[in-house]
Formats: sequence, structure tokens, C-alpha cells
Amino acid sequence: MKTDQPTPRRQPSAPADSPASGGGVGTPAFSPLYQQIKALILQSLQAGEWKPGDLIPSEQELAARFKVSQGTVRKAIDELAADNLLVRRQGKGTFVATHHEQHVQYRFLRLHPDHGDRDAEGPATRDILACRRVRASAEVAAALQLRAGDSVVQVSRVLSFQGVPTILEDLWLPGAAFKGLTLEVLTAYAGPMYALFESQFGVRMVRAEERLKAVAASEAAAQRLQVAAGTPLLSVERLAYTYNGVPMELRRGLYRTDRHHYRNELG
Amino acid sequence: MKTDQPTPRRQPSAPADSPASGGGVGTPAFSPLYQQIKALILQSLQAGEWKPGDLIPSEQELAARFKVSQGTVRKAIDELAADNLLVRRQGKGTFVATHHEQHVQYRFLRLHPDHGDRDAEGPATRDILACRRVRASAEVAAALQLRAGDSVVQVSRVLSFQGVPTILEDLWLPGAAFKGLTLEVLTAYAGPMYALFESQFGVRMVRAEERLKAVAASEAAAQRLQVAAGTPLLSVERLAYTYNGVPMELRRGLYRTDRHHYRNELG
DNA sequence: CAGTGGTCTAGACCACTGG
DNA sequence: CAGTGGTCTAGACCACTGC
Repeated sequence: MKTDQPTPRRQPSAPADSPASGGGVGTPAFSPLYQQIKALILQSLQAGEWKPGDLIPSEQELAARFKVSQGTVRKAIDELAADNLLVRRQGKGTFVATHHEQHVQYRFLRLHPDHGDRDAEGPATRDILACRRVRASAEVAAALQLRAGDSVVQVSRVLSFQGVPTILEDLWLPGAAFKGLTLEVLTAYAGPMYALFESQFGVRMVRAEERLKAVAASEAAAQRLQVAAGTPLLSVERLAYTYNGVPMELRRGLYRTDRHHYRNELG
Repeated sequence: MKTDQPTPRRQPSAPADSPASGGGVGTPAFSPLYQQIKALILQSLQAGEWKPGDLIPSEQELAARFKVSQGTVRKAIDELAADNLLVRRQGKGTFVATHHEQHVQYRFLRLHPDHGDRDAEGPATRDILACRRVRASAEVAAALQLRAGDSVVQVSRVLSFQGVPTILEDLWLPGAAFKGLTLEVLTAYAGPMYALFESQFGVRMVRAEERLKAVAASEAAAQRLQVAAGTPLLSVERLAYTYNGVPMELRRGLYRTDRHHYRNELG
């Protein structure tokens, strides 16, 4: 059943000879066709037409659907793949990116062991300390674009590597989007937290910003991380976004860096 | 005068019907044409045929020179632009990227003021504490792929923002490549250090890796940064590379993060 | 206005995957 | 083997820059 597909056309088909294109002020902000296609594909992703892990239609099919050439679809997909929203696999097709993947696990975690690589270190142990619904503080509300006092879910947990507690973090999620999130759900789940968010709440984290500082361990934090109070810790504040730049998670972590470091690539 | 240009051709023109392509073992590692073009352009960049800031030949010219279509050159340039080696400017041409640019200054510095943006904060004050030639320690030699004991230039400096000393860093450079680098040269130069390296030593930093830790300020560092000894500081160790992944600088910085933070984007 | 990069097309062929 | 993404081409036209 062929549903109506929006047929993107460039600047309303440029009616013959209208030099100053209608009612706009200044430049009408030219948008290339492939950008429009990209936006349409993005809409399908947001709408859940294709879910994380799914195979999306082939370039040929999309070209037919949108009434453009394959090359144009290709360029749109190229950009979406560069943004890590899609994954191309030659010979198989194009898939919606997901956090459910062995080898791309911890995509957002930049902490690495000083010696050897992550795989050698083995998986992290996770202890959920708390998971409760609270009213958003002014700060949390501002970050998540909510009103102060709105309901948010707050999770506290500790991650340990080879038995050494290394990361202590709190995270806040909009209450509305994470209705069934409880301590039980969290402790029962084995994979990465963002994978859980994807499958259980339909929230896919796509991009994040982090702000790092060096801070001294408070008494409470020191106890959780088994270090002396006052020990320098790496403070990592993360804001994670879904499609369309909507912030969906605020995370505040304290990282021990005696045997690990935060790795970053500068291009 | 038309010098001989290497004419890239795909897998030796695939002689008619040779199913198991000659003497290779296993997969002969297929390399697309545009990658070969990319490599050729890279060679010209390394060789200094086009210097930072220069306009390179148009896509048409390059296509003619390499005997390929414009689209293929385009794809090669696309990747080089994505790697920040080239900069495209519509209507003008394609230029070799450079650190001599106002708005892309501090391309590798991720420290931002907590409130307001960098421009509002104004330019940093730089105090060179020392610049001397020393023998590479084992660590420095390993990082720079030299032999322990080889000559390296060591620079120490402090960067201050709005009068507050904020970054204390040491950096090591291979002595051979930085022959005329003295304290006088450094203090006389106004722009970013990587711009100086470009114009005076022909060394263009293209990529870098950083490792961050939280550490306590030593007595010496505390004095330089005007904080109490033991204050948590962000330790930033950077390895910067030229073309071809050759490491050319090791940098060890200590950042005050009481009024600044290290910002990072996760894709 | 000419020259540049940017978009779009149509078609041929190649490399990879899986049945 | 058919179907997918990946490469390459040739040509037309558009948008931007600067003379």
C-alpha cells in the first residue's frame, strides 16, 4: 500500500521568471535537494518508521519513493552515516544505528585504562545505588529544558573496573519520557544503559556534550570510590541529545584517574 | 612547464582475464581511484608544493592532471576537507588549511570559560618561562619516535586569561626539525604557536590525541598557577601529528578549572 | 562576466553479502 | 546468482565570488 509520500522539490519549482522569489525578506536560504531528503529520512527515524537496528529501504527504493536520483539519496545517507545515525554495510544494506552492538559499546565513554585496552580490562561492574523520581532542581530543569519542579528520574550508580570502583555518577531523565524506569528494570538489564533507553523507551541518544573539570573528592564521593577525601577526580558533566537536538539526559560523573585516563581526539 | 605527473590507474588495469590477480597473497586490498588521488594530493601537501593558506588548482585542473573525472577529484578533496587539511570556499577555490586564521584560532585548545564565550574573554597572555635544547628522556623519545638522548627543544610557558594564570605547560619538539627555535623567536611571535611552527619551520600540525587526568598541584605548579598546593588540576597530555601520522610535539599541560572547563563533543 | 565549487542526473561497472 | 552499497564517468545546471 503506497502511502502518500511528500515529494520534495527544490524552491517551489522556480516559476518561470520570478526574479526576487515572492514574499521572502533577503536570501530565501537555498536548501539543496539532498538536504530535504535527509530531513525526510530523519523524520522517518524520529517517527519510528525504522527502529534502531532495522534495515532501511535500499537507495534505489528511496530514490523512487522521493522521485530523485540515487546519487541524491546517496548524499543524504552519506551525511546521516557521518552523523552516526545510519550505518552502511556493503552488500547488505543501510541500517539504523543502535547502542545494541558489541563492538561499539560505550560509544560515549571516553575513559580508558592507562595500560592495555578496554577489551583486555573486561566489562564494567555496575551497581545501581538509587533510582527515584524527584522534582527537577532549577539547574536540572534548565539543562533538560523543563520547568523547575517537573518530574525527573534520578539514577545514581557506580561503575567498577576489575573490582576497583572508578566512576560514580548521577543522571537525570525527563520523567514523562521514562515512565516505567525503576531500580528493578535497571538492575535486571545487562547491556549498556543507552541500549535500554532505546528498546524500552524509544529514546535514542545521538549526540552529547561534555564539560570536564578537576575537583577534590567530597567525603561521600571518596567513600563510594574508595579513595581519600580530597583526592583529585575528573568531573564529567554530560548533556545527551536525541534526534533534533532535544536534550534527554543530564549526567554528572566523577572519574578516578589513577589507573585510567580520558581520551580525546583532536581533528 | 608540465612536469611528469604520475597517472594513477586502478589495479594495474585488470589485464583482461586474470581471475586470481597475479602474485598477491589473499586479498590484494582494493584501493579506489579517489583514494589514490587523495594520496597524491597529500604528497603534494607534504612536499610543500602548496603551502598552508595557498590556493590549490581547481578541480578541473586536477582532474586533467590526474586524468580522472572531476567527480573523482571531488571525492578525494571532500575527504581531505573533512580531515581539515583543505578548506573549500565556493566561488573562490580550495585552500590549504592553516593555523593562521583568526576565527579558527586555538583549534586544538578545548578549554572554555564557564560563563560567556572565548571571544568575550579576550586573548590569552603568554609567558614563556624557558626554551632550551635538552636530551630526550626515555618517555619523550618514545612519544616522539626518537632515540633516548636525541636532541629535543623543551618549552615551558604559562597562559593567563584576564590576568589569571590558567595553563602551565611544557612541550617537547624534535630538535632536528626545529633548529632555529629560541626563546627570542617565541617571545617575539604574536600568533598561535602552531602558526609559528607552520611559517618558520614548515611543520603543520594536523591531528592530535589527548589524555586527561585529574591531579593535585605540586608545589612548583601551584606557585606558577597561583593556587594552593594540592589543588586539583586537569592534566592534559597531548601528542600532535603532522601529515602521515608522524608525531612532532609532546605537550604536558596543567589546567586550572576553577573558572574554565574542558569542552568535548561526542558524536 | 568568467571561473570556482556545489548540486543533480543517468548509466555503467565493481565489490561484497547471502541464499 | 540477485541485490546491496561503492566507484567512476560525463554532462548540465546552480550559487557564489570577484573583476
